Parts: sequence; structure tokens; C-alpha cells
Amino acid sequence: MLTDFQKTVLTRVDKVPKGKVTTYSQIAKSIGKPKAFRAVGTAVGKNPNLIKTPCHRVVKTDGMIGEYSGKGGQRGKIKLLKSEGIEIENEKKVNLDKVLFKFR
DNA sequence: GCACTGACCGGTC
DNA sequence: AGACCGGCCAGTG
Repeated sequence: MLTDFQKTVLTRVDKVPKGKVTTYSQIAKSIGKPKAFRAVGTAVGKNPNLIKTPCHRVVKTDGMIGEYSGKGGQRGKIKLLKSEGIEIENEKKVNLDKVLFKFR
């Protein structure tokens, strides 16, 4: 069962275009709850729609990859990001100045 | 309904 | 610059 909050978060993630990434804080701000980044992480962590939702495009505020429930964990997440043309620095973080997608 | 947990963040030591 | 601690929101037991 998906709650409205989770659906909202997933919707935001789905709005992120290919080749770009967003942060948990950005999502939290976009939904009007900048302090709910923790809940956002939890919601995405449940990841009910792994196929539909490009959760691998969500990274930490510093640009670090973070975790990933999908295949390969963090490693697989990095691989997916690289596959979309996103440059990974030190094999663990992305350049937010280039690939960060901001809502509204 | 209380308490613990979590794909986190910011400030401090 | 790296490690530690507290806090915040929503979900689950």
C-alpha cells in the first residue's frame, strides 16, 4: 500500500529527466517539506516501482551516490548513472553542477 | 499509541 | 579533513 506522501515522492523522481540526477533535499523542498528528506529516503527506499521509478537518479546532497535497493547496490547504481551519460567522480559521487535537476 | 528504524543532513569535535 | 552526535519526517512493529 502506497501512501499519498510516497506517491508524491515517486512522482517527483519520475519527473527527473534522463542524464540528470536530483537530491533527497530537492525532492523534500519540492513537496513543501524541506525537513522531510529523511522520510523521502525512506519512501524511495521502499521502492515499490523499481521499474517505473528511476530511483538511481536520486543522490545525496553532496552528490554522493548513497544506497540502492536494486541490483548491484551502490555499484549497480553508479553503473546505471554512467550508462545515462552521467560522469562519476572517484567512482562514488557525481558533479551536481552538471547533472543536478531542480524542481520548478 | 509509544518506540525503533531508516536509500539523510548539518553542525560540531 | 575525517569522525561523531543530534534532529528531523514518515513508516512499521
